[in-house]
Amino acid sequence: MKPDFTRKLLQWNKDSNTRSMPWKGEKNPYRIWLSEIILQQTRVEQGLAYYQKFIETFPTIQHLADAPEKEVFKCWEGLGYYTRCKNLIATAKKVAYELNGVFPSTYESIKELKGIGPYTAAAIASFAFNEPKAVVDGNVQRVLSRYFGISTPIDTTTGKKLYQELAQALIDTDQPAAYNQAIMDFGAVICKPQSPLCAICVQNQDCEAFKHDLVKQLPVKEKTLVKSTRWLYYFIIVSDDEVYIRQRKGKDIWENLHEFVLYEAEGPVHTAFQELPFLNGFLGDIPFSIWHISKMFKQQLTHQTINGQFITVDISKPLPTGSGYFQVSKAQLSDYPFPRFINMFLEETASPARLF
DNA sequence: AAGCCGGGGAC
DNA sequence: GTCCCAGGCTT
Repeated sequence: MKPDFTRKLLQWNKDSNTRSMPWKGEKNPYRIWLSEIILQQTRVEQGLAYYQKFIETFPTIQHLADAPEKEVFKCWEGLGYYTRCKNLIATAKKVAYELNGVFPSTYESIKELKGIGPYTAAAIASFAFNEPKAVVDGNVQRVLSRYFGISTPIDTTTGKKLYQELAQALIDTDQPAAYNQAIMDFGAVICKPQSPLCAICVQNQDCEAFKHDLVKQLPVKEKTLVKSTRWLYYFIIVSDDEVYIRQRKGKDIWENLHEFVLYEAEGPVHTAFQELPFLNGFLGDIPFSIWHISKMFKQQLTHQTINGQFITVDISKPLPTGSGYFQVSKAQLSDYPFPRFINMFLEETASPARLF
């Protein structure tokens, strides 16, 4: 006997769900995996073009595993949460080189792979292998929180466990793929975060939040976002036709992406050249001349506000080795993945070539 | 358990 | 501006 919720959800899915996505109904685990990694904390509309590009560039997991890391990151450029890309590469190599190219086929074995947690493992296991494992993403938490009137915060250990168990109890074990797809579509199309379509919702008579006018208050989130502001001053050090860049390392934003010579200040630089001591120290006794100072750029990230300027500096002889940066010709610059913040400058500058 | 990781779209 | 998105990893 199916729960009423499940029955009505599947009925809605059959009758009214017109949501269409390229990976819907997909059975190839590589494609499912790829789409799920791209869509982690990412809207479908934003991830779609990236999915298409990845499938085109890397038709199989073997292609992905064999590709140079830089090329894969270049495909991921601009999508954010770059650890996903690093884990994507690691898992592709694992499957291609250690598992004979065969994607693991059970929830438990899939979850062992890097970058795959409970949600993604359940998605792949159900979509590709028909394993009755319920997915719990932001959509599912919202739908269940409202339908059952649950105010347990979704971002706590207790909440996560509760929603996982509830979802598992509701899944249609005869058609887990259809059920998992349906509840996420339902959350995205009907039970939306803002302005949900309660008036036309087939579940509204049974929905606790709707009955008690709690829709706007559910689900509950406990943690509040802490934001910080940073000031990044990038020196575009030009020597002949070459410019200096490096790959970002360490646990910070934009890990593995590239950048110019960075001076990070504690706060806004008030005078025009408060950052000059850094430049003098960095260049040592190499003569330089400043060619251009950009406007102040600003970018709002989820948890940080980035401010910064780009200062183009011409030097007469190359940097000594050991600076931590390497030379790239301006023509090769676009081969390297950069954060959006830097691309904002590169794209907006009317004639970037003039700066180099 | 808490903190951190991007970028974009809707409001 | 705020919220949140087909979350997961590190500490």
